[in-house]
Amino acid sequence: MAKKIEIGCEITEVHPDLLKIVNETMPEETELYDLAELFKVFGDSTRIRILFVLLQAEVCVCDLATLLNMNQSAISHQLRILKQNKLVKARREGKSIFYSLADDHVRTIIAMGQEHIEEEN
Amino acid sequence: MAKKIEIGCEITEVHPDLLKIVNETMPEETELYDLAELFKVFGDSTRIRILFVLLQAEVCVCDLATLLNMNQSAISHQLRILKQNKLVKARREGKSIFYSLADDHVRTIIAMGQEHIEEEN
DNA sequence: TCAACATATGAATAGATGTTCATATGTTGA
DNA sequence: TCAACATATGAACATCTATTCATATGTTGA
Repeated sequence: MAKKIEIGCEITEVHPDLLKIVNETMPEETELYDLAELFKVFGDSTRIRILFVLLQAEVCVCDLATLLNMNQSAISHQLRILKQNKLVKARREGKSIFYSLADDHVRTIIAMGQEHIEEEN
Repeated sequence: MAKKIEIGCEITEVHPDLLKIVNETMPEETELYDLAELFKVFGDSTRIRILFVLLQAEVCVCDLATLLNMNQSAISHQLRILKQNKLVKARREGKSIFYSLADDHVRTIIAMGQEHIEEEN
C-alpha cells in the first residue's frame, strides 16, 4: 500500500522506510509511560530541591522540611513520589526516617539536565 | 557519596554543617526552576514519542501527526514546547516545516531514564 | 490573484498535580 | 499505659496542562 518515496506532505502515506524504522525503535506503550512518569518526577522544583539535599547527605523528613522551608506534609507527599519511583530509599532510626538516594542515576540525570541548560543561549 | 551527618529531630536547629553544605551546593532559584522546567518537557508521553521519532529522522509536522496518530494541532503545540526548550529545531522547506533534534542531550537524557527504568524490579 | 495545503495559535475544557489541613500510624521514654 | 514526637495519608482546593476546535498565518503553483 505504501509506496511514496518522498517525505513531506500532500501524501497520506508516510515514507515506508521511516515507518518501519519508527515502528522498530519506538518503545512499547508501557515503557513510554514509565519514562514520562520518571521525568515527571524530576519536573517539580520541590522534588529537585529535595534531591539536591540528598545528593549531599542522608536526611530525615523534619530536617528536609526545615532546610527547604516547607511544611512536613508537603515534603512527605513528595518523598512518597520519589520513593515510588525508586529515586530515594528510606531507613527508620527511632522516631525519624532517614532518606537517601537510591542509586546514582539521580546524579547523572540531573547533571545532564544542568549541562543542557548551561549550553542554552 | 553522601556524607553522614547524624541529626534527628526534636531539635529546631538543623546541623550547622549540613546547613552550610546545602546552602553552598543548592542552585539558585532560577536554575532550579529551569531544571524542573526542562524535565517537565520530558515528562509527557506525547513529547517523548515525538523525540523518539526525531531520534531516527528529520520529520515534518504532518508526518509526525500521521506516525503518532494524533491531530496536527496537538503535535504543533507540543513541538512549540520542545522548541522553546531548545530540544528541537525547525527548518522550513516549501510548505512543510521539518523538525530535528537540537543537540545530543535528548539522546543521553532519555538513555539515562531508560537505564533507570530497566534497573527497577 | 486565488485556491489548496502545511503549520501555528488562541480559547475552552477536562483531567492531572502540588500544597494545605486535619488526622492517623508508628516509635520512644517515663 | 500514656504522652510527646516524627512521619504518613486522605480530602479539599487552586493551579497547571494536554488536547480539541476553530481560525489565522504563511507557502506554492496555476
